[in-house]
Amino acid sequence: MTVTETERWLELLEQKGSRITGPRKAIVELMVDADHALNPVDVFDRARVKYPKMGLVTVYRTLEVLSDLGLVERVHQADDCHMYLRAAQGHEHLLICSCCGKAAYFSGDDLGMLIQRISMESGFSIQGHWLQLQGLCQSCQPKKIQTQQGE
Amino acid sequence: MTVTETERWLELLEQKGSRITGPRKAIVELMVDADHALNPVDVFDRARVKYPKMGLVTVYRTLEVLSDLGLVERVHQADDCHMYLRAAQGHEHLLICSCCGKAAYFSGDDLGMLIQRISMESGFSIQGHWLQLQGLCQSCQPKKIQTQQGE
DNA sequence: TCCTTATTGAAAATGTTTTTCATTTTCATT
DNA sequence: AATGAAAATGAAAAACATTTTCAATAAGGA
Repeated sequence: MTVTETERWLELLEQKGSRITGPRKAIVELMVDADHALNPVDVFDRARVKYPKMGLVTVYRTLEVLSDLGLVERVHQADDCHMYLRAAQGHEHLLICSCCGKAAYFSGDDLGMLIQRISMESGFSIQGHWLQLQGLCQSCQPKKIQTQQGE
Repeated sequence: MTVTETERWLELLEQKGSRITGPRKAIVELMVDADHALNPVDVFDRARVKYPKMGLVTVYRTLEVLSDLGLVERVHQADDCHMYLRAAQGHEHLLICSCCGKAAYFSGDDLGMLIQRISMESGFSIQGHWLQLQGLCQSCQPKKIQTQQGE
């Protein structure tokens, strides 16, 4: 599953006319598998394990290429908007742990009625929406209860 | 209405032990009235009209103070997360024009069932959610139709 | 294998935000 | 109104993140 997804990403890169290189392979492999949002330096550190010569500039460039292809997207959190994750597929929304950044997509929201109402009331033509749930993942719940009950 | 809201913000500043100064008054007046999300330089430019000696550093510092008081908050857009707007009151969500940044709050979403379901399925304890509608405001709709039908 | 060209990494440049610090301003106390 | 302690300010410097430049390298079709 993971291997074929990696291959799918690399094929898309190729179809677009880009070359498949060592640095790109390393970054794609890692982003396909990542279950946490990662910032460019995180990606850099992980990619260097696979490809030690990796430069940070290449991380920025590759994330941009993958983002243009719709394979990764930027993750927004209240305090940090510099993280990347594989892109949502279809109509997925993000559930993200505010403690460790662990992320998962979900679907099944139904905002149609709301959007129609707001559209009427505001006069905006609504192009898209953004829904994201913040919480604590199972492994972060105990930590937070111990340290700062409430927050 | 606007005058009293400005006063309310200044009183909150005072209660917190901060001083009311010329630069802060200028920034508060402008943020209370703003119906577009503004980045620090936008705020700087507008504030200098009222208070010409204003420094950009003071804009950063004042936005932080107002943000700590919950009076303004950072606005996130796909490409730009450096804008500020008066904070949502109660359970409001943002509707924002992707062309000009015109912003309005709305309420009346009902995500209770969805959140409960995702909470069960994922094991996350959900602390909050983030809903935002993107669209074109009435004055930007004609522009976009002329220039780039679709986008 | 060769050759063209995209890609790379290092360094420099750019742009944004934060820190430092001497000066100025606020405002409670005279 | 004058004073003085402390907070706030603006300019400059520093720190930080991201982008650009450019010579060297590597990919992949011929």
